[in-house]
Amino acid sequence: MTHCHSMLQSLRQRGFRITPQREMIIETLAHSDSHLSAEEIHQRLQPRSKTINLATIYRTLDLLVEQGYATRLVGGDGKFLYATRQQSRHLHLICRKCGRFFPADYEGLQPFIAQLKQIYGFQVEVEHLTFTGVCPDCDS
Amino acid sequence: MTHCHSMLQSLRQRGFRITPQREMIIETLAHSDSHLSAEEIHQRLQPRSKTINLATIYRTLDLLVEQGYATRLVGGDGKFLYATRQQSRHLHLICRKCGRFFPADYEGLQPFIAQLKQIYGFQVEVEHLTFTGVCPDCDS
DNA sequence: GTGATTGCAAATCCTTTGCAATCTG
DNA sequence: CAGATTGCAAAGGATTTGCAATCAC
Repeated sequence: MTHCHSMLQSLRQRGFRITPQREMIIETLAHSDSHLSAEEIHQRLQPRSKTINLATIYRTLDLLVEQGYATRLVGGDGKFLYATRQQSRHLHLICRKCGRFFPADYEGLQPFIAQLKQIYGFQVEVEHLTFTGVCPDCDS
Repeated sequence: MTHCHSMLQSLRQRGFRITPQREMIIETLAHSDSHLSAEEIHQRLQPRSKTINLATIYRTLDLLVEQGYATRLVGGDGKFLYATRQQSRHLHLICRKCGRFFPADYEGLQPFIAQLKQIYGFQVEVEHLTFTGVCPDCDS
């Protein structure tokens, strides 16, 4: 609620127009507990708006990423997934078998990231990280 | 040399046929120092064989992954990338700006992976890991 | 009113698939 | 020779783009 409201206000302040479509997309993204594809957002919005277009969703998501409100990452199947920055505050574990996402704390990863910075000069961006593997349910 | 030779022999032993196309593809993959897309392999093979087809390359790569000789991961742009298992023995750092790959040792990551296993029951597969960030050259 | 934003349709890009022709073992 | 593998062309799915109509400010 508060979260998407402030995103909308901030967008308006930067001179972008607040359309019903943008409101719905941002609301959906902000209230989701996981990363969403453009197609998933589209499906969730169908009941509310018959005519909302996938292209509009892609354009809005691109805008949010450009403006720093959201992050775009790549799922294990090569599709793009989106989330607000708040939701990017944790690592994402993707199960290779069932495709589900699991958020995980990344505190314990910080030492290794510091190490990479020190040894290779490479600055890892934690909000883009996804780890692929097998979840407990699929681990037969 | 030895590496791709043993892959070919092993493939033959499993009943697959060794065609010139497969030889070239495997050789290219095994001699590359980084992950390659199907398109990149195609380009590298053009000089040697005018007629080699992208579909053949995709099919061969799929075969190698299925048979466990190679791994397929997803680059930051959503394209699939392939490497032999030997090359998967290190972490890959992808620069978000220039798109280049940097191999990195992942020894220091093991404790964190163990932690994820313990806390979430999630078994990370190290050979699929890619870390996105900014490389030293692009870090302005 | 004016310029930003939308919907629609078409275009791209990457990857997969069907099928007849060709090769490997 | 038989069946696996190839090339070609076409299909598929995800994402992007051009453009006229519409909407927010």
